Amino acid sequence: MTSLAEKIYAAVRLVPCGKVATYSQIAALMGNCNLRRYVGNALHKNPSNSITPCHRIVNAKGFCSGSFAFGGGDVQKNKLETEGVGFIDGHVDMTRYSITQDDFNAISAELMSIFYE
DNA sequence: CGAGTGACAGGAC
DNA sequence: TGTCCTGCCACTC
Repeated sequence: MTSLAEKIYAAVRLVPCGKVATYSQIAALMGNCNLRRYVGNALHKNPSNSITPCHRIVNAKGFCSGSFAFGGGDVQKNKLETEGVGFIDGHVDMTRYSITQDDFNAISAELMSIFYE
C-alpha cells in the first residue's frame, strides 16, 4: 500500500545531499500541487526523523518553519552545512541549493521505480 | 492587485 | 478509525 505519506517521506529521502527542497516541490513530485499543505502535515505528525531527513525540507525562503520537529534550527543548519549547503544570513541559499529541474526529474524517476507507478 | 507559500486544522471519504 | 484533500488567511514579493 503506497500511501501518500510514504511517498512524501521517500521523496524527502531522495533529495540529494547538498540540496534542499520546498513543500511545493515535494507536492509537485507527488503530482498534486494541492498537497503542499499535506507535505508539512505529514512531516509534522510523523516525526520519523531517524529515517527522513526533514532538515532538507525548508520553506520557499530557505528558512525552516518555526516548529522544527527535530532538535532545533541549529541542528538543521549544521546538518545541511555538513552536506555542503551554504547559508546566507541564517537561511539556506536557495538560489544555489534548492533542487533543480534535473533533481526533480531524477527524484521523480526514482520515486517511480520504488513504487512502480 | 495578483500570485505564491505554508511544519495547520478540520472536514470528507 | 486512518488517510487524503481542501479551505482559510495572513504575509511577502
